[in-house]
This record gives sequence, C-alpha cells and structure tokens, in this order.
Amino acid sequence: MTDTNETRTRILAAAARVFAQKGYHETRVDDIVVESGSSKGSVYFHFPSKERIFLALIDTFTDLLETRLRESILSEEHGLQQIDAALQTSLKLFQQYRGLAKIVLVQAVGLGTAFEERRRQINTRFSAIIQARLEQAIKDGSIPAQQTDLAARAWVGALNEIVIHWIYTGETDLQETLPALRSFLLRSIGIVTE
Amino acid sequence: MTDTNETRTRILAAAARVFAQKGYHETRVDDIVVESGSSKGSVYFHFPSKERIFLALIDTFTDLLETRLRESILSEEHGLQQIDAALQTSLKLFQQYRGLAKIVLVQAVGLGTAFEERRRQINTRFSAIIQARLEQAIKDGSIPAQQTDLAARAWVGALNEIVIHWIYTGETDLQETLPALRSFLLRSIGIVTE
DNA sequence: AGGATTAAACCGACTGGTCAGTCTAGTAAG
DNA sequence: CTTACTAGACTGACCAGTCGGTTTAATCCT
Repeated sequence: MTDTNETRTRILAAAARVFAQKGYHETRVDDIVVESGSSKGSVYFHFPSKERIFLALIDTFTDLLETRLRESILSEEHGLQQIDAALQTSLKLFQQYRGLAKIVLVQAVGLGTAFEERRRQINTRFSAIIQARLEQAIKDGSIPAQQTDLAARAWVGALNEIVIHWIYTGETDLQETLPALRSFLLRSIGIVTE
Repeated sequence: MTDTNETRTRILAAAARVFAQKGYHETRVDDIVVESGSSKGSVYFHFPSKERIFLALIDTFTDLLETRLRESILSEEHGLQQIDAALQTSLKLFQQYRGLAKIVLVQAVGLGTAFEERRRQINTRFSAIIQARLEQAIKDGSIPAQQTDLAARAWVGALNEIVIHWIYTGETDLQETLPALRSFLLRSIGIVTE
C-alpha cells in the first residue's frame, strides 16, 4: 500500500498549481490528474468532486491564515505591536503560498451561487478579527472613535488589492511593501507615526 | 422594422440582470433569451457570443464610471474637493447601477485567462487616476510625501470591498457610508480633518 | 393606391464537442 | 484472500452556437 495520504497530498498540491494558473472553470479534472501524475480513478477515490478539491484548498489556506493571525496577535501585548505582528504574518503567508493566495483572493471570486456565500464569509471572518482589535484600541484610547466595521472592511479590501497586485506583477518581495502599507493603514485609523 | 437598437438594449439589460444574479458560468444564454423575451436567433444576431455580451456590459459601465470620474474631478478646483467629488460620483454610480457594479466587481473576477488581464487593467486604470491626484497633492504640499502607487491601489481595494459588502447586504444607502469612508481615506494619506 | 421585391430582424429545433463523474479491471501489500 | 488503492476507457448530460425558415417593414414600380 503506497501511503494514501501522500497521494492525496500530491493531488492537492497539483490541484493548487492548476487552479491558481487556470481558474476553477478552465481547470479540467484531467489537468489535475496529469499534473499530479496519478489517475482519474485515484482522484475520485480521494475526493468526491472537483468542487470539493477546490474547497479543500480554500479551507486549508484560510484556516491556516486565521490560526497564524490569532497566534501572532496573542503573542504581543500592546495593540500597535499586535497589528504589526498580524500584518507581518499575513504578508509572510501570502508570499509563501502564492498559488493558494491567488486561489483564495482571485479564483474563488465570481463563481456563482455555490461559492458566493462562502467567499463572503471569509472576508467577514477576517474583518471581524480586525474590527475586534480596533474596538479594543478605541476603548483603551490608542485611536480616536470611528466606524470600526467600515475601517476593518476597508483594511481587508486594501490588503487584498495589494496582495493581488503582487500576485500578478510579482514585483520583488511582498514583505518590502510592509513599511508603506503599515504607515498607510495606521494613518487610516488615526495613528500618526513619524 | 422594430427598432433594432431597442432589442439589443433589451438583451443587454436582461443579460445584466442574469449575469449579476448567477455569475458568468452559471448563466445560460437561454436564460438571457427568456429574461429578454426575445429568441436565441435574435441574441446571436446582435452579439457574436456570450462572452461579448458580458464584455459589452463591463466596458459600458467602466467607461461610464471613468468619464464621470474625470468630469467630476475637472469640475472642482482644489485637491480636497476633487477627491470629495470623485468619491461621491463613484458611490452614486455604484448605487444607481447595482447589478452592473456586481458584474464588474464580483462576477468578472476569477474567470480565467481570457478575462484576467482585462480585469487587472480596469483596476490599474482607476488606480492611475487616483495616483495622479495624490502626486499632485504632494507637489502642492497638501499631503506628506508617500508611496502614491500603494496608496492609490489601497484606495481602490478599500472602496471595492465597501461597495461589494453593500451589494450583498444592501444595508440602507451606500451614500450614507460616505462621511466615514471619506474620513478613513483622507486620514490614510495624512489629512486630519477634525 | 397596392402589389411585388428585398433585406433586416427574429425564431427555435437541432447538433457536436466537451468533460465531470462512473465503472470494470486491475495491482500491491499484509 | 481481503483491503486499500490505482488505472483509464467510457458515458451521458449539458449547452454554446448554427441553420433553415418566417415575419416585418421599407422601397420601388405600375
């Protein structure tokens, strides 16, 4: 018995590459078969459908991101450092998994009713994390009172767009945008650094 | 001869409704046929393909938005007022054409190679408009020096996300978010209002 | 006028290619 | 011999686009 889980993982990795490059609808299950060096029977032994493969990739990545985010926030005491840590963690992860990032941020959008809901939830989930932090910051007086839900969503949108642009252009290193992005985001909620 | 152009317009309007609701791939050409109350022959008389109908909708809307934006910017003298006018114009247009907004901001994303390029260009186009304004503002000393390309893209991302959220939730009136959004954006580039 | 002619606009049954998912026949390991 | 997995040929549904035919209306001719 060749290790089941290894084949499964190989299929997922192959799927990630193909989905990232071609998008959901232009990806043929046979593309994944070829890319993974397995067979159709094998793919359908490990996954019930093409859709589930796609969802598995999305869930894995978003769960990982959320976990890392929460960890990095917990690892810092002060609000400002928490934000720094969270931002750094996000960029690092996007940079490390560029393919998965593209799948989650680009390829999972506009897929119609089935995926629409899920996609919204993801953004809401991350907005909520940020919003909670902002509420906290207002309460302890680090930033002025403001509409935290709007600010949180705007942050998510801004970050997404920056990452997507990096995904396409691949310009240098995503981490290098951190200082400018950091200043931008902090200013946006009323923290003037220098 | 029933006015040719009227049928064409009816088909486009129907397509906008269906595409907005179902997304590109889940929309059947026959859905558009039924929704428009015409026929398949008629649809293919006016348009060469499903894809072209979709692109026609996108182009119409983005061109309109760009025109309105440039007009509103030209109508104001001072940098800050220009930004206000542009923002107000955008929100107004999104609000007015919610279906088309959804098509451009959501349904046109993640459609694979054919649309990917075009979609990027649209965001770049609007980023460029904002960036030019920011460069100007730095030059005349209204805002501190900063990475305008990043700020411009972040603005586009932030605005998109806010609008998309409104598209899904339909919460009240998009225009009502203007004050908070305005403060957020202005702060982000170093303008402290109150 | 009104009849004939023509072309644009419209109609919808049909087709042909595509592809997700199935199925039968395997192989390897214990 | 059984369990876990792999293989890839095959099938059936689906749907964009086609095509032969009909309607509509504008123009010309007597």
